[in-house]
Amino acid sequence: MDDATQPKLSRIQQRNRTRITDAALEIFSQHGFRGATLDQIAGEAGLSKPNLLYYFDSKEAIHVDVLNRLMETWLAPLEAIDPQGEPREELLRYIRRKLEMAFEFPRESRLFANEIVQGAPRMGPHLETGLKPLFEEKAALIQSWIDAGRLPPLDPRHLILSIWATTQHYADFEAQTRVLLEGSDVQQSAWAHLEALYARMLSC
Amino acid sequence: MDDATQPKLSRIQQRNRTRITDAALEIFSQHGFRGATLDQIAGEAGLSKPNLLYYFDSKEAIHVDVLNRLMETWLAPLEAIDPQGEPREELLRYIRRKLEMAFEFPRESRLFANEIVQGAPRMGPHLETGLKPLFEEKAALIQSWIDAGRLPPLDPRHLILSIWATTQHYADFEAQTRVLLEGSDVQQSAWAHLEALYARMLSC
DNA sequence: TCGTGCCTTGACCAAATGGTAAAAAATGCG
DNA sequence: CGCATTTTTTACCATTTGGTCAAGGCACGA
Repeated sequence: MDDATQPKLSRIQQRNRTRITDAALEIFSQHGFRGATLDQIAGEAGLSKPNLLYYFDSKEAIHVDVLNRLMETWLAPLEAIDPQGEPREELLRYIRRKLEMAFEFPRESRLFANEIVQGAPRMGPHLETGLKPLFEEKAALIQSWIDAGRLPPLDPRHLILSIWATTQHYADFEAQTRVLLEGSDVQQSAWAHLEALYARMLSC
Repeated sequence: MDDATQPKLSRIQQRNRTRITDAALEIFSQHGFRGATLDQIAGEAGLSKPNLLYYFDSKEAIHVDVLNRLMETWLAPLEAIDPQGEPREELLRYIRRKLEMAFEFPRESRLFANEIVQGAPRMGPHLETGLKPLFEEKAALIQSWIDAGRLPPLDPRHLILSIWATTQHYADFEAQTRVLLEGSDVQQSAWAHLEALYARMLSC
């Protein structure tokens, strides 16, 4: 997009930028933006604090970079819903993939949750430009399936929100579910539950 | 419990403690624990910072107090599920009440979410002693309804988690839903959606 | 009214924290 | 190798912030 300048990152730059964003994901997702310190991130990355600021202009720049990188992978499953596919099958696959990602990338989920819970102070615009168009596109797709009689009538937008809520909950509220569901195979039972919940919703 | 000393708060003490916890709820729910400052809370409360620390030992003490006060109101609807009632009716009433609370007390919801997302560093024990017993009690109640054939087979614990996730989502992720659902009456359409979702789940 | 004890505040402190500057050390290329 | 460029570090700074303290203000019972 604005890569017009072709930054041409050196091997060292690429390696260290990755180290920093990896460390930042770990620290930011645990403590939130204000709760995380550059020293913590530097320690996690195995670099010195001034060295971080050689690669990024500021703490906020790191945070924004991590968030942006995040959104791509985070929205990939939604993008993958195929207009040509069988509606129920597409949606159930989406739900399963979203649940898998909650267990596979809990830090990403929590970082995003942290940002949104606090009012998206550093992501507001990105929600409008990056998230909303895709959301509207897929909601319209589901609506078209309903109109064609291939799904029962329901509100596509609230359906998507419910899917997000129920799947990401296992990552975002893990501290709670770990206490409440201790001992059981959470991912397994969660999928059984969600499959039942949404399969019924999409069939009746 | 440990009120054995009967602190006997004076009128002024009662008034100012309330002011402080009200202000703290506002500030903590917006910025999280680390993101909030005593100066902000003091400003919101209309008191000086040293005066806050006359009433509470530390910033953390304020936070803990607000969280504890919170949990009572937060769990009231769950406690109100009546073992004598009609299962479907009881659960749908619970869901509706929980949704109402998400819109009525979004700050409480977000404060709790903030704490859990970051690993419940100041609430860990309370989850075990305060939350889990009630959770287990109500899960067992729902299981007994299933065993009696009054509800279709489902996992009571994941059901409760789903209800929490879908209702609290409208408070915790309000910054997101405000963008994605702008213009519509969110509470109204959310209830229509959730009623459909769970009514089907509890009937089929 | 007076004085005792509760309440409030201004001034201050030490630690933490985001960020800077300039020198030192690598790195890589001819 | 020689040298310019990139990378890293050491030392440091200004601000923020949780918390303290001693003195002053205020309420209220005797």
